[in-house]
Amino acid sequence: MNQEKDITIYDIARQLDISAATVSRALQDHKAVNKNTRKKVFELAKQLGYRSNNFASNLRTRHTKTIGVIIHELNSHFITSVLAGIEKITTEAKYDLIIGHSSETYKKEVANAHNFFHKRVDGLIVSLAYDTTDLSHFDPFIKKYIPVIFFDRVDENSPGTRVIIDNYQSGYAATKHLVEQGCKKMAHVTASLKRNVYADRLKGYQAALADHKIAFDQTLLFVNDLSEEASVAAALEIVKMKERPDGIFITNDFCAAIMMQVFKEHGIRIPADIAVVGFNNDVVSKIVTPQLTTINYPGIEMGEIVAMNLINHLQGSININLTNTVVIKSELIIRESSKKMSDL
Amino acid sequence: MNQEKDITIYDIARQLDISAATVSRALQDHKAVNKNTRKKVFELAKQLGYRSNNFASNLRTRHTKTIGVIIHELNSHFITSVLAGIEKITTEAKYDLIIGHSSETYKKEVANAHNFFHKRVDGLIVSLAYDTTDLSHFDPFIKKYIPVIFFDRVDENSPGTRVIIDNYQSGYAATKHLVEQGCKKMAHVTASLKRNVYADRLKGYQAALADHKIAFDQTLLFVNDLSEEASVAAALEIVKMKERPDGIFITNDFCAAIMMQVFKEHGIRIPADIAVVGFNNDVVSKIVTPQLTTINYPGIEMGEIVAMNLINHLQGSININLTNTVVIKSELIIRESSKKMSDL
DNA sequence: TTTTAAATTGCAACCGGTTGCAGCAATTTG
DNA sequence: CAAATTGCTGCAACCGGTTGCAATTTAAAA
Repeated sequence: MNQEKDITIYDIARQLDISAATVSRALQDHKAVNKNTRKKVFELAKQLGYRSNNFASNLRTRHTKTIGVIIHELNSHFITSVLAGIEKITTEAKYDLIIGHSSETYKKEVANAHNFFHKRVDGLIVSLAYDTTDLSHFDPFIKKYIPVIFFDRVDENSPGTRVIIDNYQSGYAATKHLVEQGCKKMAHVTASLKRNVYADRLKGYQAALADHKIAFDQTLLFVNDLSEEASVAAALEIVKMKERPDGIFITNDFCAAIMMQVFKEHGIRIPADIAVVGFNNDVVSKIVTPQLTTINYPGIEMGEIVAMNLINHLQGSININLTNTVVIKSELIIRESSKKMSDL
Repeated sequence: MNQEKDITIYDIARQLDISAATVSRALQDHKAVNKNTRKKVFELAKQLGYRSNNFASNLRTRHTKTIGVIIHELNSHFITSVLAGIEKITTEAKYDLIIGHSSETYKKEVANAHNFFHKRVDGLIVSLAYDTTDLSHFDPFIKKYIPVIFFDRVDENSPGTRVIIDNYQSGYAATKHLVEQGCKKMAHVTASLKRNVYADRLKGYQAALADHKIAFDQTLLFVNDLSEEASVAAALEIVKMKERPDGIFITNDFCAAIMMQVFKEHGIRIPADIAVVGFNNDVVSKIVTPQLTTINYPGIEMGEIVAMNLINHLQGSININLTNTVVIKSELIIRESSKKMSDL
């Protein structure tokens, strides 16, 4: 395994008969270096195929120009959009990104946090896992003044800035839309109410009901983990009901797609018998038949805002710990699955 | 930004009145350290909240215990499965993972490769982007004897080990299945034939046709980028044909789902008028109506095999450059979209 | 009891950039 | 023409582990 030797600033210094210090400064575009010297250094560096050794540099400067991102899952259009937004901003600011996903488990989230702490990221961006309640794995960051910023899945007790969508408003809008389509009895399928996103959507749903003088009915609320099995089970429960709801707001497009399938298998027509609204504007929402009315929220923009906040903090122009919650607008996208009223 | 000072091995050494060298060795479980000393070191380290400084260590040892993974996209069930498999193995071997995705563009693939080279990963795992033809961005790795291993999207000219599925067999099986369902005229929708995966599936398709004495018809071959627009366009072309195919093998579930939608909108029945077979066993394949017959290949297993090969190489037990291609079995999953024949 | 081997530990150089400070030359100001 | 300022460069310490080699202590063998 005989590796070729790496080129170092000492090699460049020797060949140019200057000091390593000058080479280092030249490579950093330090102003106290003569233009000619700088040019010579750059040329030789390129010619020799020099690559700076991050470790040496990080060891000395004590920061890594790296940002860690911990997300609850990879497998959704929304998350990949957010990542794209984050990437755009961090790349411009010349920060590297390392991405860890928790697969929705607290355990892996903790492992990722430890890992990133050990890797000494300069900042951390997090969307909490499904079952995270304890946030103490972020304490080491706080103690070291490493900024942590949460998005989408946040916690009331989390320190620092949070970037979220208006889940309450979205829940309200989805429900109101169903009412406007003539629904009288609307079910809601959601996940653990410990997570802000689901709790707030429920509140919006309830508020919309109240505003339209419809009593909240506990038996129409389904809380599960949004898995395929749970979705099928919830759908079957509804199928079996004597007086079925005529509208349903489901907090996840994938779950909605599965449930629609079960409905259709049992001869329940969508939207005639039951109008369906999903959440996320995932690709599946356009693939199911009929196409699914859903809530869209701008992932790229969210990623950009999150990253911008973090970078600004790192560069000292704002202090993350002072600002708190940024709320991003989302919108209802109306498709066939909920249209009881003709548009004509 | 007053950071607490980090604990170093020197702090531990001082408090225990031993040398830093001994502390370092103790923390590595080096055998030449007295059990008691080792215990004392570990205890104090824990108590002080010591975390080793990777940079110092990497600087000296010249390896990072980090593996880079470059994938063509994140947004698929297959890829996340592969990642899970890779993670499982690398975690066991105490390697860290950094993941970069190229969003199917050569440019970002190159950027990721540079980045990982600079970050000095010990090894690299790659699935090529859609439009990658030139592999020279991996040359720096080769020159430095940093192992690179390709999976799924590979190139004939790539050095070292490749792990792929039996695309030829899969294409053959999908086509043969259509024939067995009574199809006489089968279309094939695929993407750039420069990519091995698509080229091989086409070969399988053609071979199956030949074996069943069906002439290959160039007008039934659609090559596009599998985007939503392209899928719609391809579907419309078929809709407009005077003599439509009675079966179609589409190399991607998402594309298949979109095309099915267009077919349905135009009153073409699936599978009665046209039997459809997709590829990937993505979540959408179970959500579309009717459910989609598709090819499943075991992502987790693939990830494990890839990672295992790389780690074994790094630990010296095998040499990646000698082995070449590992082929993993895939299977046809038959669902409603292709069943022309009754099972009864 | 002396010799030899094994078990521990410390010394000090090393990995490769970074940066405060000093030194020197060139240029500007008084 | 001397003094002050500016421009450019080098010295050397430093970041925090790692490791070959030598030194010392302890245990085992002769």
